[in-house]
Amino acid sequence: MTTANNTKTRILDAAEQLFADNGFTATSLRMLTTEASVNLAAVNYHFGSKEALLVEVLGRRFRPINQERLELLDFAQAEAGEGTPELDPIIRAFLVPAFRAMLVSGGKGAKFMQLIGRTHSETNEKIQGIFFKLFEEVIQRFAEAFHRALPDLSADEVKLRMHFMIGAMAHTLALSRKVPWLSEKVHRQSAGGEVLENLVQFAAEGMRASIPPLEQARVQ
Amino acid sequence: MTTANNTKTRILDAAEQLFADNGFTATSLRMLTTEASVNLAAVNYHFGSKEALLVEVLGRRFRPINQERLELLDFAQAEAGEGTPELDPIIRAFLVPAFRAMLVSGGKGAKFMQLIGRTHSETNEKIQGIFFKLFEEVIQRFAEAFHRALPDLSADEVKLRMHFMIGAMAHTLALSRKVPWLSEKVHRQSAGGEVLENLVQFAAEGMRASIPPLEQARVQ
DNA sequence: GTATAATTAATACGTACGTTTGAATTAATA
DNA sequence: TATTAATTCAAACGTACGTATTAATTATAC
Repeated sequence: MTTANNTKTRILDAAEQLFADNGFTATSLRMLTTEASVNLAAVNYHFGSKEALLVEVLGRRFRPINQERLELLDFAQAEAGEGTPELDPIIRAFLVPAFRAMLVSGGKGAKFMQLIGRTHSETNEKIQGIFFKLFEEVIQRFAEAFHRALPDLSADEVKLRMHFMIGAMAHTLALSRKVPWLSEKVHRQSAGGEVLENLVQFAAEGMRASIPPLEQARVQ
Repeated sequence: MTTANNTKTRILDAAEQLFADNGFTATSLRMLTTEASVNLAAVNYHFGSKEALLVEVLGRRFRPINQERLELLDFAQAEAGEGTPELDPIIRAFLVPAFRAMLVSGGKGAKFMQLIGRTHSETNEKIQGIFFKLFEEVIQRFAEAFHRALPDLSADEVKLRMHFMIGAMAHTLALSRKVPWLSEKVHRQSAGGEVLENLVQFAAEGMRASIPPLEQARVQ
């Protein structure tokens, strides 16, 4: 074990699991500290408050994921050199670290992906601000990269389609715990395999899609 | 006003708004009934419990959305006749009712879309079961329709890509309240307009994407 | 080994929760 | 209008929450 099995780590692990299963608000510090086999007061001693604990739970996982994303993006851009960067490596740089994170430490990564979906919406504005800050740089860097790879799209359209991709990814990862046939597929190959490949293709073709005609929207 | 401004409706409206803003668990019946200007006991009198109220909040909006989805799908399939149905009308049949629902009754629809994202993950297993049941028929019918329109994909791949589309949609609608430039775009035209058209194109090209090669996944 | 700091532990505090109850009030029925 | 049903209301119940406090314990440093 690379991390000590000390009180702080046990709290973080239990929090990650319980926040993912029950949500932040619905998880009490009493069940959390019982699950972690630590004293009730340990959370406030080590983290200051329940909210600060959540922030650390999120940061612990996302810092390495986002760092890896940026490294893979650097690598892809270095390979492209002066030429127009290809779309696939950019998409992979964004998706692969998240899928890889699902598979680590005996399913704990998958639990965490559930937590992402919750955190996106459940917590209060203050925490959301901290949450979004974790992604600020990644979003910005990838938006620029996508824009260079897709020069026909406006900056807004690039950002919009990035959100489509992020939504597809988050929804898939969050659901992969609950839908049996999907769960099996996500874990089949060494890094998400079939599902990841499908998502890469889906996102690549989706982002490449021609700009829709600005006719009167065909609604009803 | 088509619906009476009675106690039940006021409770449902307040619940929809507050559940979307704060989440189910974090919303207390006291703030809810205060917001709705009804007595605290009214929720338990009219709905039985806080959970039963949530179920009704969800059902009230999704029943018409899903009914419209099926009607539009019927229409698209009738137009196709014996031939292979086109992809776009199927995608539109799924997406348009959800986008339309965002724009009704003075922004209340948008609030509701926020709630969807929360409900997907926040509530307990029992409520999730009820939630998924609301979509069972729609998912099944659309999976069949997509499979006919995309005969080269396996049934699992069709379902997988449907989830990509659903994720992109849900994420976009849930975010549209929080991201100013996105919010503006979603509401610009009569039914989501630009964002909807981008999503339709994105999903159409994504679903049409060629089956990814089953080579060793290129993960690092 | 003793002093000092860091951590863990048990317990209590004040608050807010969902729900229940029974009386007061309003609406419906005949 | 008299009677009954439906609804609203104020109040209280028991429970669980996050946090704070103070003492016991364990680790660290001299």
